[in-house]
Amino acid sequence: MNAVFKALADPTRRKVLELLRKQPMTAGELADHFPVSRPTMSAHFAVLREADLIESTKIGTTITYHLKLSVLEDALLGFARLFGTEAPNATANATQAIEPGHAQKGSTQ
Amino acid sequence: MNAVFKALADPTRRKVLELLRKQPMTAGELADHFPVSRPTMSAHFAVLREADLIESTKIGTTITYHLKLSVLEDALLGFARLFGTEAPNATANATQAIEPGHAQKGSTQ
DNA sequence: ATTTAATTTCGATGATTAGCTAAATACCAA
DNA sequence: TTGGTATTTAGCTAATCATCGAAATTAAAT
Repeated sequence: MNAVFKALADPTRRKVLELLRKQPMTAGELADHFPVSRPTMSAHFAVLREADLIESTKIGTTITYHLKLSVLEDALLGFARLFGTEAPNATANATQAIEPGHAQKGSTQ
Repeated sequence: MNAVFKALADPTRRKVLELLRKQPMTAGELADHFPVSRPTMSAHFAVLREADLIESTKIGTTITYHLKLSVLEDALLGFARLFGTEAPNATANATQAIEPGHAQKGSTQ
């Protein structure tokens, strides 16, 4: 969890995650969204990989990254839970909030 | 929001927030929970203050810190919302989840 | 076999950060 | 005023970090 928060501390990396939320992207495509060099972006990817927030698949010479949303959720929720006054269903609610995409439970509204 | 994530990147500071969730505490009491010097703790407090995550009140020579939960919420939720597939009511749910005890929003701190 | 393309690793640099001790500040009590 | 307590500021060091250009790697294309 420390690794996740460390990874989240940099705005470039947060933006990468945000881009990756919409769809998987190659390292080059991602890099095109930022005004820094390829090696710098590669280092950011390494930090995100280290935190287990993204995963890579290689096809030919191209590396595609995709978000591991559940890891992000778990870290955020694990932390958020420390601040809820021990409401047992807090987790379920917040999971809906963060990941309504594939948390398709019968939502309360 | 960047300041908040930067502040959250350090485990000592996260622990401080966690302690402060239970009750306000003085700088000295907080410091007693960590194996680092007072000045170091003071620097951590400064970072948290800078991120607007804590607030201090001074009585005599003693400084009491308390958590500004709503700021923490807003940052976490603002970020989490980026990862929800555009569910507009996600915020309301997660706010409940994180702060079920005192869910009054426009708090006058 | 060469060249080209995508990405990472290497090595260096400047900036930021966490930590320390010592000193300063602010306040209270005697 | 002198002394003591709580906390911060100052000044420093060591470690970590974001960044770069150059070189290495890997695979495809000619």
